[in-house]
Amino acid sequence: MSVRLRYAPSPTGDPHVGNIRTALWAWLHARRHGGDFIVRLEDTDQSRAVDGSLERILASLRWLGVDWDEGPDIGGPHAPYVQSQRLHRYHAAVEELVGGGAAYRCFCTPEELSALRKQQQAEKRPTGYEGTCRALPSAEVTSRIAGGEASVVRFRMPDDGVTAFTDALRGEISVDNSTQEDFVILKSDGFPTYHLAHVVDDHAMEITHITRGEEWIPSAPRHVRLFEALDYDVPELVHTPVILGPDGGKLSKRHGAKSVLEYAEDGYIAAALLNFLINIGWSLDGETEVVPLEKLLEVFDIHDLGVSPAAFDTTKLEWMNGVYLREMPERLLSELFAVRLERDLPGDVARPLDRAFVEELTPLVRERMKLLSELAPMVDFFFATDIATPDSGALLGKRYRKRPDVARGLLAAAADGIEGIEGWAVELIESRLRELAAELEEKPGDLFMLCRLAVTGKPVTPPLFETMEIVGPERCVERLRAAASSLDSVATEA
RNA sequence: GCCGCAUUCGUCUAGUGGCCCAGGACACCGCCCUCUCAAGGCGGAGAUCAGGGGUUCGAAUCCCCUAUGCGGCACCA
Repeated sequence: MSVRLRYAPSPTGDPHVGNIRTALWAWLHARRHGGDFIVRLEDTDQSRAVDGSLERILASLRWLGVDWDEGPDIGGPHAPYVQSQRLHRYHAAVEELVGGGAAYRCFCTPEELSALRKQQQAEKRPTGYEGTCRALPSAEVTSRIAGGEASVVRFRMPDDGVTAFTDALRGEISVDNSTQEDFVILKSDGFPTYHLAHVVDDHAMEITHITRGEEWIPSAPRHVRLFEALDYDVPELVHTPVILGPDGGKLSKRHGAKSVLEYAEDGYIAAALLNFLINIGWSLDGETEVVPLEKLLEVFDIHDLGVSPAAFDTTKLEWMNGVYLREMPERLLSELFAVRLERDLPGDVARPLDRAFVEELTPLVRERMKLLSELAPMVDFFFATDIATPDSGALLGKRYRKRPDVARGLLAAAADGIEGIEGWAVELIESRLRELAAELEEKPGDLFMLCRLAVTGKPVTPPLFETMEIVGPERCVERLRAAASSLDSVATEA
């Protein structure tokens, strides 16, 4: 039988990296084994629903390159893939369970239950439902319902013995039934709880592996009992370790967790984020960090996952993003650059950008950045018609602080020197400036820094001569002269 | 409080009884390359495998206990 895995998010906002990593693993496992990957929306809690969540969830998956065979947007043989549209199925299951005595109606109010909990805590007893409505006569149940009294349906857990199940990563886990309470499967608003809903759906949708965060381990015994009561086979249970924040706490919005879409925004590329996420809790061979998707699709298996919680190391993510940036084919990368620049560059730069021009500067910056968001500030001077010359302090630096006149002279000489170059090209610019440095008995590096500051306005830039070539002779000369004259006042004073 | 899960360099990991006085990667430090910054190359430092007991000729690897961390204990998922 072919493998079927699912991603079953709740529409409570944008998916965060911890959540999406589990989806990624499930997807990879399905694809690697030629199975299906399904997306199902678990919206049984109307009060927590956030508008637009589904779209954002699907957009996050798409951005990462994840595809699905069945889902809320495309349907499939087990449609609908939205739990709020499958209510009758849960009701049918509830009926079956109640009919067979495995579940029962409970009329305890939330107020009564919280009072009970308080009392239990005060008496230092384990908290939990104590079976108040377990043995209500059916006549009473019927009349109270008829009387319009609110009620829920609870599933009856065994009083003694143990419930055991196998976690695919951790092996057998068992709990004493004495620690288990009769839990709610149908809420008073007619919606099922997660426990019931996912059991019904995972069975109906023929899911073979339930993948979810390890915070579900404590309630897994409930699910196992539910599967059995409904006479369903229990799928393989795969509980994924949590991702920790830098401070060791569970990664959450408070602890630096960002949504997938935010990473996109910040200039991470999808393949890098995917690779990085996959590697938290999984490793190809202990040596290889950069694992291409094709390789993952060839070897990934969900049973190879680790089990210990792991911290999310943003620094390493950035490194990996840099690796992907450097490895990307140049055409693709420059296209990415163009799109990003059109978004990030100042408004006075005309759009659309000249693709050929962007392609020219791509090799100059590609290995100097980790994030796409660093791009615009790094190359803005290529696009600006005129740039702000650094103030004299920055322009002179330590080297020329005490001899601004020398700096002014160098700048002017450089302008003159390059102005006459026939056939503007990297090698010619470089040799001309080197000659100049030799003639004037200045260190080449010092002259170059002056030129760099003048032409780009920045102390840190791509290689000078390549940069100058792209900026073009006119603008270079112009900027060098502007820088020289900006020193006039300082030089005279000196 | 009760229950559960986890525990290898700062971080991500390799490792399933001898190849490990523990390997790789990020970060860090040094050197090289060099017009700045990166990238790259080379090298370094960094883990008594949480602690303690066993089992075994032999344990990071198996068992037990303890500690710590995390998670769960809702008509939320």
